[in-house]
Amino acid sequence: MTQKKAEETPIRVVLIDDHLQMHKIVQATLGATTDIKLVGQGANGEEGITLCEQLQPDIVLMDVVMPVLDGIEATKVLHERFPDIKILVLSSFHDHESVYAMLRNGAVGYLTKDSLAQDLAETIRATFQGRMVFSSEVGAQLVSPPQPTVNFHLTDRELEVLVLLAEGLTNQQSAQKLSISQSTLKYHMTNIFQKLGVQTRSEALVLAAKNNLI
Amino acid sequence: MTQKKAEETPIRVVLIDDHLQMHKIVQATLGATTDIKLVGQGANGEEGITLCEQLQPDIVLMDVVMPVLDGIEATKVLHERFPDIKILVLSSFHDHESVYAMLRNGAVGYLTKDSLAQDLAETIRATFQGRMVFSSEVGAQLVSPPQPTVNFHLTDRELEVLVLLAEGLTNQQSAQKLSISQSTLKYHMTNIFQKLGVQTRSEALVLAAKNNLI
DNA sequence: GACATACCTGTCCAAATGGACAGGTATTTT
DNA sequence: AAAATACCTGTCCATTTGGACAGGTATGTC
Repeated sequence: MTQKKAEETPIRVVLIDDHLQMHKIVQATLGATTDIKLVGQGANGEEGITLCEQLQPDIVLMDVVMPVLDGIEATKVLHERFPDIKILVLSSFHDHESVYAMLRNGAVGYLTKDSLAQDLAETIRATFQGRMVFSSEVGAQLVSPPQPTVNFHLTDRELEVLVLLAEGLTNQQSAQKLSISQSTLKYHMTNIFQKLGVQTRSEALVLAAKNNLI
Repeated sequence: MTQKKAEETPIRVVLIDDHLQMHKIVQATLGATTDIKLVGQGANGEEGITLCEQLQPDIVLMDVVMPVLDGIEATKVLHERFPDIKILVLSSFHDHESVYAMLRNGAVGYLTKDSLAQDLAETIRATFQGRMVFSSEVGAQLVSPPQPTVNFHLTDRELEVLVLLAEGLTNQQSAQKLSISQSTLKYHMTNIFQKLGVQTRSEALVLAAKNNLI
């Protein structure tokens, strides 16, 4: 079932990674197949774009962290310029931000470098056929709700205040609940506004909600 | 490379779906392989749980919409009771809620029924090896921000008002921007509060933000 | 000791908010 | 024609907000 189309046009793959070790591994892995051909290799995003212009591959294996132009930007550019090229991420990192940044920019799969020894070829075939494949570690990020990206250096007390506000309490009610005076509560509010860079409590709450602070 | 382990223990699969047609398709597809064995079949979540207790399969192919006990609940129960069983969703639906509900409850893959004719066997193998596989249509849901679950029956105008509020504008500023009087704006606000079931603009904004209305 | 930070409190005041009224028009449904 | 809906406007008023002051304490760092 696999190894099929050996006599037909093979799946044409370009690898973009700044680690020599990865090039060796991928070369070895894909060299053993007849239906997948590694047609180009680059060490950063810029080289990757040039290679894709020249070679028009079916699939790009893309690292995330690279010099000159990183994988996130390179993916964005490639996906805009060549929407038919499928970008499969190979990365050591699988944090929420990396995963989502790549997916948002057009990547259609994400393997951790640890897991890729297993069966890169099969994943490439599945990707070529239009499915999205993720390592299990990456999948965990897909499910977990995004953590607060920035906490704006709010102090514990300020966060307490913010939470009460979000519940719709007035300054007076919040102050009572925290056993402090309204003056103090307003003092905290002023600090929260400054740290969040907003003018009104409305903006503060929307910002906090969108950053999953509350 | 595939079809391997034919002489070893095959991957043991249970199918839970209430459509006879699906049972026929899966039977035919997996019947053609030697390394995957369809060991049990059920028509709803409850049957699925019973089957898993008896058979302890490696993988469950699970529908979402089913009578008696749906796939979302069944997945939750199965994942808690048998965390080692990998649940692969086969569904006609690929809306954001279905996809995330299943993933949250422990599913590790999601194929649309349209796409599954392609290569169910390979996806089962990839799943067995610990990867997560999604149809391209499903993948789109992973990337797109969740759509508002409920819109609270807000009118267009009310939504406009809500958006302006979220930007931190005062009633006065919002009214100006919409070229209506402050009275009218307050009228809309009152209606928004009622429909959202809240008392203050703070609550309204938090609720709206958390439901991705703004 | 000097300094910074987090926390607490007060007063004064202009502006914004939200509720309760009491009206109006235009459009669509029954 | 009557009813329902969305939309628009006004007045009156108590409460809340947020800014600008001007202070205080406790804790830790340089």
